[in-house]
Amino acid sequence: MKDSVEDAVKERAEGKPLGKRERTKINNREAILQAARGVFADLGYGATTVRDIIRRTGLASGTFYNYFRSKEEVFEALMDEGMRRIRPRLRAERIRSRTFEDFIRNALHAYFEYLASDRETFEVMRRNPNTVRVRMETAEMIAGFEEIREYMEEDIRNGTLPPVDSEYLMASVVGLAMEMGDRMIARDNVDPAAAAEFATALVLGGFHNLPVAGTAPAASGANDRKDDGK
Amino acid sequence: MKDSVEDAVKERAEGKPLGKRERTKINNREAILQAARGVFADLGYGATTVRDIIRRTGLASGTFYNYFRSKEEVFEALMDEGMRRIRPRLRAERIRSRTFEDFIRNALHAYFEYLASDRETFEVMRRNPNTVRVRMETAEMIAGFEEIREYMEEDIRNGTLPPVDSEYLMASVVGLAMEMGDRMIARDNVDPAAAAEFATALVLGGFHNLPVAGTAPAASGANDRKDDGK
DNA sequence: AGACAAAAGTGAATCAACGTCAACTTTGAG
DNA sequence: CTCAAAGTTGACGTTGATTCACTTTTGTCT
Repeated sequence: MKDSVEDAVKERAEGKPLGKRERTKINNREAILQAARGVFADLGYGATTVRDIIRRTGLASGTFYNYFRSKEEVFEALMDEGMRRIRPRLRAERIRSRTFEDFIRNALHAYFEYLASDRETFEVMRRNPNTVRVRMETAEMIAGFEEIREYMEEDIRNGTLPPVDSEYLMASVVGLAMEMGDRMIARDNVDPAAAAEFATALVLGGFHNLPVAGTAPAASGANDRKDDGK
Repeated sequence: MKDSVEDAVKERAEGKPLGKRERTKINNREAILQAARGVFADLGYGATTVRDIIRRTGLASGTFYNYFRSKEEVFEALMDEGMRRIRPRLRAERIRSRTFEDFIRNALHAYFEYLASDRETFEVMRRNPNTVRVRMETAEMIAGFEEIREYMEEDIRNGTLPPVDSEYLMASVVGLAMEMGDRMIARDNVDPAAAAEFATALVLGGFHNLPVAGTAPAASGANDRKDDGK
């Protein structure tokens, strides 16, 4: 809520003359997200209340609703944020990878590295007093997964990947990576490289033997995102 | 709430003289679970309230709390129920499977078959007006996963599986199966055999190449990946 | 600088759902 | 038939969600 030095710096750096109003808006939003991260981690998604979150920010309860409509929406924003950080990395790996194998290897490395570096954020999803693991399928997430599937489709077209069921393959890799990621994060010493090696070996060892799909669901309008009115 | 004919039948068959009291207790519990299944499917986990559930049963609100302490606990019971149905099948497959490969193949088949048959229950976990997917890590679930890991450990001991990181391997298979299962269920025509083939090929193709525990490929520079030219 | 309108923040008030409990009903044992 | 125990009921006090009239802050125009 206080204009920070960084704001001024950032502002200058970006050449954007942000007004104070916009700056506090950004700051408040960030403060809420940050607080939410902490509360979710402490109490678990189910147990946290909107008030727990705003209490940590020092803002008034009403202010919360200027930024988010519910705790669900905050959570969604957190997930989106994570996905938005990962996607460009995956895209970069995609670009520098010439074959499907390269891509899988590089992408898995990137994913586990990222996870290890942003541990805090992702612990949100599992942590707690007790047991409810929550995953949110945000637009950003769906798009991210879909992008991966697209890459696979491309590789099928250009021949580095046999014509397998790309939805299943994407789901396999994603499911495997996420579940392994959870375990990795829970370990005492997190070793993303080892996790990546493991996952890579499993996926790459097997993909040649996959049943070839005459059956692949033909991604009707693959890319068109449904506008989720929200 | 009404003593059904089946009750009498079951009672006789089992030789258990259930009193009316016990019968209604069972019936009420079942009614609540059944109602919950429906409500969760209709509204999604997040949006449903305890009262939505009991309303469907015709019982009074207070009665709910004689059976469960919260909606979380009902959900947990539903998950447990699913897991309790699957576990014996997996155990059976385990017994009749002589090698790791057999086990994986048979277990995956069993899992996808089951999922297809009990579609309704598992849609609970994903379904809704909107986007929050909830997974619950119940004791039963953890135990089920752990059991799978045990099997893998055994196979390592008896040599049909190299000494890989069994937690990661279990997590991989579980994550892959669950994520694929979600997709399978969402498809228009559910084909568990195809899904099982796919998953089996992927897992079995790759497990020989997995890094052996303790011997994890010594990523000299964990970060730099082999990137042949480019 | 001063005045004003728009934007954003505030917290008391309202509302919805939770979970409890005293009173009531049903069951089963004697 | 009687009675205590088990179980059900729904009204009630709580807690947290959400709204909104009011205040404060900011940016703009003179």
